[in-house]
Amino acid sequence: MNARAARGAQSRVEILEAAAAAIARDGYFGMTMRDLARATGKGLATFYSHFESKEDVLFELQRDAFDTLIRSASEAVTQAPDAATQLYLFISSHVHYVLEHRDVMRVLVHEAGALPPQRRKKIRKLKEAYFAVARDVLQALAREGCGAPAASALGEVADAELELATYNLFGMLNWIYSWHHAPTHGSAADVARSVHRLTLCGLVARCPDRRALLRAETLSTSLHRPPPLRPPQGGDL
Amino acid sequence: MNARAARGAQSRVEILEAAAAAIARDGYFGMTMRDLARATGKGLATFYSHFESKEDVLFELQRDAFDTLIRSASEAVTQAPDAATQLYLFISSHVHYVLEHRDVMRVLVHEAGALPPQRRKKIRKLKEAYFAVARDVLQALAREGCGAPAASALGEVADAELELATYNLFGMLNWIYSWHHAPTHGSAADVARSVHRLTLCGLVARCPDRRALLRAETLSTSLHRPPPLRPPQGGDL
DNA sequence: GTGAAAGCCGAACGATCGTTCGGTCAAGCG
DNA sequence: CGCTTGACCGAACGATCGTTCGGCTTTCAC
Repeated sequence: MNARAARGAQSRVEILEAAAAAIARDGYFGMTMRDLARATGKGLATFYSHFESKEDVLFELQRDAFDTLIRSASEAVTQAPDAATQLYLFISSHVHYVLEHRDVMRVLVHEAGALPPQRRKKIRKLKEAYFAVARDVLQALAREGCGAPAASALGEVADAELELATYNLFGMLNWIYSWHHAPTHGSAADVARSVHRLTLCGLVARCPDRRALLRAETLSTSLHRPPPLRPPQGGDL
Repeated sequence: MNARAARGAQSRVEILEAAAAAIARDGYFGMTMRDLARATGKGLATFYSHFESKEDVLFELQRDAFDTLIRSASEAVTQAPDAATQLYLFISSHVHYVLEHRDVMRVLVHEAGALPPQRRKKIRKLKEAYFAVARDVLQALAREGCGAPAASALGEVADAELELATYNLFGMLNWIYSWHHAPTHGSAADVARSVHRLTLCGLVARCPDRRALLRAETLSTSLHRPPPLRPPQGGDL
């Protein structure tokens, strides 16, 4: 029963990848099962021995993706010695995922609302877990005051501002798929640095905290081996 | 021929508003003309005396929206004395639009690719014009060095980094529609301040430039009367 | 008042959608 | 090696899609 399951799993992954590309191009309602058939070279009725329905494909696609994102981010964050480096590693992990699975990322951002309420809630739970990882990092960062000995009055960050900052961080991260073009915009590290700088010290700040940037970004290159990003081992949510 | 045209224009706006709500909920392919009929209380065939096709509705919706955004942003930017204030007014203009036309904003972000190539290019031209407004402001900001007398080595910003920063700014702005909830996240000014701060000086920077923040944000409250945001006067692109 | 024009709608058309059925075929376990 | 199991597919079903047709009603210019 081993070789059997392996082939089945591989077929499943192929279908999900083709579905991600098709949904990314036409949207969930715009993609037809016939498109998926043409893209995979399989017959139309084949998918229904792997998935219960078209909606099932979308759901498992999103669930797998968030599983991978959460696991990759959690591993990255635990490797860092300070909050600024944690932030960089979180961003780097996310950017790597986006550039390697652009279609999936587009689906995550666009098609969350296409699921029926029950399954939407399951995905939302995953999304909140991922959000929490980032918020905790930003919270630690605000408390540490960017590694400076003591936070000045200007450096204090209210809880509400922190939540807004987290949303804004995800805004930057969730938009990358739509504009990044490797030849003109550079590697994942270049993008990650830009997001990290804006989040940490903005575009033009000239201050002692700016040194923490270089420290975090250079330090992380030695810590952050390219994440494996393999699909999650199965298991119901 | 005046009262006639006025009623026609009002009907057109009502249809576009209902279409924005419907497309925001179900996506462009998910919205049906029958949904639109139910939402407006009109018959199914009525829309084809106002628009040539379903696609036409989407196109004009996006065109009107970008016209409004560009005009509102251009007006806001010209009112500011320095780059930091220009940035705040641009952000504020955008945030106001998002919070008042959340459905439209969602359509702009999600359904750009649903148009055929020719019309997609027209929308893209508008998008690039809007992008250019923001990039010019950030460029001026990088050159001015946040109002400080001279830019230090740390304050210099390369062109490539500037473009990435612009994309990241739009990432924050284009994500707001998906999370903002007035009772918990405050007014448009609160959101605009958060985005402005991250873009300018980041989350935790403690430096002289931070003073430019307060100056720009307080100054702008006297300059920035709530933008009119009325629909654009017609006229072919 | 009157004629032309425009908004409006019920009904229907062809196309295409997600899904199912019945059966073929190859592969892997006992 | 035989047999079961599951991947696979052609064909078809009912539903629903965007769009059109023909005619009815309203309304503004003259």
